[in-house]
Amino acid sequence: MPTRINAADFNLAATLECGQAFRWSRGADGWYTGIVGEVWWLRQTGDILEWDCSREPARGREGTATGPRAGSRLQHYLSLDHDLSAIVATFPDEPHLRAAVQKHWGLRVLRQEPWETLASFIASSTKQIVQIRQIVANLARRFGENDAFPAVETIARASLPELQACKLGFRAKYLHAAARRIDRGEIRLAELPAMEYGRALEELLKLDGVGDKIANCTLLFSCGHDEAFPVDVWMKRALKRLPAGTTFGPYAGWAQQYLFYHERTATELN
DNA sequence: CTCCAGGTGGCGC
DNA sequence: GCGCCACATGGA
Repeated sequence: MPTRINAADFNLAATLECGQAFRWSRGADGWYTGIVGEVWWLRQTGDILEWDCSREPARGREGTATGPRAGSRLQHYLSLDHDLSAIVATFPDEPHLRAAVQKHWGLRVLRQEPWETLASFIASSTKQIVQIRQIVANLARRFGENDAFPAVETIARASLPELQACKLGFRAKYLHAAARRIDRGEIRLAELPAMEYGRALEELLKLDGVGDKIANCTLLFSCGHDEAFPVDVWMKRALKRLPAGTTFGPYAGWAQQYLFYHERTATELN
């Protein structure tokens, strides 16, 4: 029986489809399926968010168990603990950004698992989103337990040809080297969320194949560093529509994601 | 066939 | 510091 949560100022479809996560798929019945440690099912109808997962212990009956404890992991993952209106109020007052926010109102920046996020974005360079999804799915199917994203040590122990078979191309060596360094404890992903942003960025940039863009994606989409501001080809286009030198404030990453998704949906490319 | 994709590192200048 | 370019792979 799914847990039901009242989720105001939330847009599940935009949040899961805006390009920050690569493992969610929408079924014909409106349920989204993904893996967050275990399998999750999510569906939104108006302000009602339904959540089910494969491992959660039984919760009373008739789906009435909507206490804070039952959904705390969900609230954290979806950043439902943020006040969206307050975040948007910190954005620069600019027509193009306003339009993006209005169009996709309720989009929230996720807090995903850092290793999966870093690995996914290492795989992302000069790839289309549909291809990135395929690569991540290949990695999970080939190396993961129960189709979960493979652990750091699993990738660290994998051979380069095995990784190549997942269609990583020239990125395979970067992913492998990153896994090995993280597995050895040279880079501690678990410490990134509590680090100051600039320091966390520096830490990720130590990894070969991780530049400014991939590092910022990791910090924004998995570490709660809301000021992280990834700039890719789509963002370069979007930024041309704004006055030069526009600054975005402490939630720059959220503004970035609205602009990014607006840019992509406006040109209706996939 | 050519061009491009949620980039990055190495090179020459 | 800048501007090119290679890097694998598949879709348009």
